[in-house]
Amino acid sequence: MTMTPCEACPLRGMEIFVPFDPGEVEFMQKFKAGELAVERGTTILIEGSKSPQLFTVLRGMATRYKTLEDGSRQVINFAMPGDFLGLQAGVMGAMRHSVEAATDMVLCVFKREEVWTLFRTQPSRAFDLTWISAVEEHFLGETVATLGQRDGLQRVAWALFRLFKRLRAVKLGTRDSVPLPFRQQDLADALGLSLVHANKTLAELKRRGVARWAKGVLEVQDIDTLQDLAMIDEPKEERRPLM
Amino acid sequence: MTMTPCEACPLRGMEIFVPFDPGEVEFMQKFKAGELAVERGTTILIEGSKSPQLFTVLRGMATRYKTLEDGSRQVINFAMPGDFLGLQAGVMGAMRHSVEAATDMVLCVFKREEVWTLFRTQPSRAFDLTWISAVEEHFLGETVATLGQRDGLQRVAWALFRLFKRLRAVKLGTRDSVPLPFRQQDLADALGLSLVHANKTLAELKRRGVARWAKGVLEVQDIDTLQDLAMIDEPKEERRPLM
DNA sequence: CGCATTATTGAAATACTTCAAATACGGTGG
DNA sequence: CCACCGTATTTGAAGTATTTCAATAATGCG
Repeated sequence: MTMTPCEACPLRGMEIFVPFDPGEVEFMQKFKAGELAVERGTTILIEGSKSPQLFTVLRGMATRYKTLEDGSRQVINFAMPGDFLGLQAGVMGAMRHSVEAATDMVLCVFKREEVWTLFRTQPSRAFDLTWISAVEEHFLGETVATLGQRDGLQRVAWALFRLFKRLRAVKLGTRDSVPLPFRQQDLADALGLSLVHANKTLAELKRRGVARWAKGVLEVQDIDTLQDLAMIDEPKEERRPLM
Repeated sequence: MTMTPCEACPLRGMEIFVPFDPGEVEFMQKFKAGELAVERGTTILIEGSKSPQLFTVLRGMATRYKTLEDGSRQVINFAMPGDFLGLQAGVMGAMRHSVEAATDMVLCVFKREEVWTLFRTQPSRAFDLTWISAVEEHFLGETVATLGQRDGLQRVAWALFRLFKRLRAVKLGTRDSVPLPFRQQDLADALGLSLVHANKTLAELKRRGVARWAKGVLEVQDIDTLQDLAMIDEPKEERRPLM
């Protein structure tokens, strides 16, 4: 229950994250307002609200989603350790999507007012904030391309591949499996597929011996085929800054 | 052919853009490396490249797009006056999509190296850069929701509504029509629809007396119905910073 | 153990794609 | 100004991926 010092942050130092400069750790320690533990199912940020807090995910996972007028839900993406939450509220004034914990989570908490301090006194960290936003933008562009151009099988393969790579990059799971604590409905809502079709497509991937996802664990048996099906060429995970 | 002084920028001062603080205009004038006029069809930024230049669109329009392994194209969105191009290359090192001029264009040019100066010496402008990125992220989230959850008619209505509002916000066109210099193929590639289906859906909107798009001009006859069809609730255009 | 949630499966309905061919448009050169 | 050619739009018809409906099976939580 005691707060993790940034010095001992379990994420910092992982290859996927840009290394901290000396002094940045110290600043982040001051910037950090505290730590928040939330239960599965908690809505961390809500569409339309101007949250006074920003977060970095330390442990656990979440879904970012929007709800449309007719009640349908679009999962924008899945948040995992190292992801930064609430930037929209931080700079635009209000969140444009909601964030809900898919597991119990631990979050680093930053105060919104401090963002301005950061821009005034820590240009390198301000730059990183923009960088983070640009990376998000890039991934959303990928998602747009997936929903616009890939068929059902390609979409599911694309999502499983990305999730697997990202989770492995933050040292979760084993060589060929990762925890994936979402429901098929969440994946369907992320990919613009019906639950039924998502289910049948997952079954097809299992049948082909490519990947199987059951009981919150994704096991990838043939990652090359998965990547081929997904039509992904990028070889390695994007390096990004960590807040 | 001579360079527009930022002082006399035709975009600054429009309601859609956040007003400049005193001093910011002066800074931007120094930040501005020049002006670039390009012809229709020119590729301004190319996927994978690390452009040494960033741009603000002064006049004209463009498509931002990605090409997938199988050759299909996803139009990420359409760029219009006031939009900032090249931020990804500016902070992440390389563009993740290409940008092609759909009309002759005039662009303000900024040098990539100067971005760092901006972060060190102009925190308010650095903040705006992040803000711009967050706004883009927001719109891409909307696009993801559109491709994931809306059917053909809703998608087309959504796109026409947004384009119309945005173009009106930068003072193009008349009360009920705007220039829209793209091909139906571009719209289809933006919405993840086949050309044929996009065409038939546009015909349906015309038949219903909602909107008609021909010869590069979009005329909206019934904007309320268009908005209803699109399932959009937001009443007004997002205010954003201008670079 | 029992109840609510999630996953699975089959079958019918449909929105959208693909194929193919005709028409219209816009720019260029004569 | 017209004829021509390449590009863009329009239309019909057949095929298919995906959705919807509906019901059963499995899972996990209290």
